[in-house]
Amino acid sequence: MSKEIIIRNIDWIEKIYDIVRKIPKGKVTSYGAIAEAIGTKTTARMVGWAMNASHIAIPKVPAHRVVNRNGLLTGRHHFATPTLMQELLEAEKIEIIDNQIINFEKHFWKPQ
DNA sequence: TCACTGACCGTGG
DNA sequence: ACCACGGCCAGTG
Repeated sequence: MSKEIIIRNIDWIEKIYDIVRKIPKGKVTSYGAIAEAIGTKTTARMVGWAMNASHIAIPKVPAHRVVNRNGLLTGRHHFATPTLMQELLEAEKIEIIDNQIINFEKHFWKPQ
């Protein structure tokens, strides 16, 4: 029985982290896109939940590059500071006004 | 142990 | 055009 692998629940979570880590600098994606990339088995809500636990993930995942469908920084309150998410995105040349990414479609990156 | 919630999204009325 | 609801999995009270 070497390794029957007790792991099974974190399987899709790891996939989410892996995808998020692949997001190129200066690009962003949405929860729904990630969920779709994994397969419809996991819904976007689970992606958000996984992100919440992303602070314990190693290496750390760039959760600031993940926004909702509207390009709105809905998860900003879960960062160290409410403005940290915007700061990080602006550092990557992404313009944000009122927690809304400008030209969101242009910066959107679809998970492969 | 049961029930609700969560960084969402799509559809229906 | 706006409001309400269901769905998926795990964690928490």
